[in-house]
Amino acid sequence: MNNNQQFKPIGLVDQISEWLTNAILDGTIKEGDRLIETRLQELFGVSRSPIREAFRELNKMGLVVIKPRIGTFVKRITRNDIEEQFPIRAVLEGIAARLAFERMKDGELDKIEKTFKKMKEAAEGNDIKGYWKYHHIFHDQLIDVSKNSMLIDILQQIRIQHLMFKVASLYYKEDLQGSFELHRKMLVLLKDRKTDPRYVEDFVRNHIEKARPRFLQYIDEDLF
Amino acid sequence: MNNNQQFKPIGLVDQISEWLTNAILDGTIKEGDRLIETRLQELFGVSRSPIREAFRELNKMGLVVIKPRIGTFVKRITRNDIEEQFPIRAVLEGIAARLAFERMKDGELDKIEKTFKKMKEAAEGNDIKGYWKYHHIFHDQLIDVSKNSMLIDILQQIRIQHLMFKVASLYYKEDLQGSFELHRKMLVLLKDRKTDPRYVEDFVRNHIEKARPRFLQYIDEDLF
DNA sequence: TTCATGTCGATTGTCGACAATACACATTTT
DNA sequence: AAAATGTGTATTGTCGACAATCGACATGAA
Repeated sequence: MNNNQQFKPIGLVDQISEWLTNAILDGTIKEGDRLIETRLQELFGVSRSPIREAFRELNKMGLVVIKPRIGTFVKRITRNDIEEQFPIRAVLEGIAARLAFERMKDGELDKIEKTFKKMKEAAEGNDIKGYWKYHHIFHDQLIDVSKNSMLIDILQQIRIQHLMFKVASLYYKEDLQGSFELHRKMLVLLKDRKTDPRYVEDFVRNHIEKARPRFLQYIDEDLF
Repeated sequence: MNNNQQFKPIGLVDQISEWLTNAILDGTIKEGDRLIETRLQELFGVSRSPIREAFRELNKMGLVVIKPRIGTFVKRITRNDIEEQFPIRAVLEGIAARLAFERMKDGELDKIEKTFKKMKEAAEGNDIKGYWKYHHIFHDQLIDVSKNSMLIDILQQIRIQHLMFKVASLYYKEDLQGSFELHRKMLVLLKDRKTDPRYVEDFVRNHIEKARPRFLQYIDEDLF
């Protein structure tokens, strides 16, 4: 049997959600845009039922807002959203990092280290976009290792909204070296079995909280 | 115009989600039960579309699990779920309490104090169920005052799953006085403008974390 | 017995059609 | 002119029907 070609006869709902998610994240569909069921119906050549259910799925991920009897709109990420997210993301990623450190198996650490190597390559080549991508994967992998599914779910929602925020890349544009150095230190901590788990938690939480002021500054300066 | 009769021509989806939520929380529908679209269709006298969308809504709230092409089932809350929730709930409610304290207006404090009075009455009358109910409202109100909508959303999801866990009431059965005393202290802190916000955060976080061991003990002893 | 295969009923996935509603614009009223 | 009212069209909410699929049971083979 041919096993390298992944089976993908998943339901229409998943395919549509995925397509829309990508379109929103890469800017094809802009924030505030209205998603009209009948338009997408033509575009995809399906009926409205799976589209409506895909909307609910996107809503769960925090990518769209559903206004009953009015329509579905791509969420506008505001400065206030970002401000609300930071303290939550900081403590939760901190906890996730500690749990990950406590529960990590060798194979899992290896995988993260591989991602780190990609970050390194991107950083050396000054490849902002690549760095941004692998940086995101790095955190995703760390969060996964925490094996706390509720934490994984919540952080996924918060982080996907972060991705919508294009300004994010500006942060790494200016301080790519700083960010890289920070993650290098993080990896050193993770590899040393003698590290105090609470220190890992603090380190990650602080790393995120420290990014906040500059992040918000970029919002004010560069957007609009 | 007659205004005391609340308008309720909300969509079918909301009505159905609400009905199902209550049925799940009060035990009419038990955990693990399968929710069959065609059955509910007869029960409510509506088509399957709003029912399917209501399922997605319940799924977002963490009350059901949707298995594609198989069916929708009421979530089974396991010991592991509770263990995953505690650290998250503790830090987030802590943050919520601090923010609430920092942003609280007089009217809002009054409302919380009224709820506390109901808790007091229930505690004095040894009315477990009533105490449990107002205790939940107390925390809800405090969380609302934090005005961090993301925090409010996440905590709502976590807390509703907690409600599904019937053992919860056992906790208060044994230690209703202790719980009451704790919330009395909390209210004192909230009323004193000189309290350090960080202390409010610690107090609430510790209060939740302290409950964990006994909570888990009840699970092991009394369930099944 | 134990495992593989076939068949059937119940249930979910998807569709196209109709009903209800919201918004934009035109018309009337003050 | 400004506000209130009427009308039309685009869009969402709901429905009933059909197609695809799953799981239980029956049948047959090792």
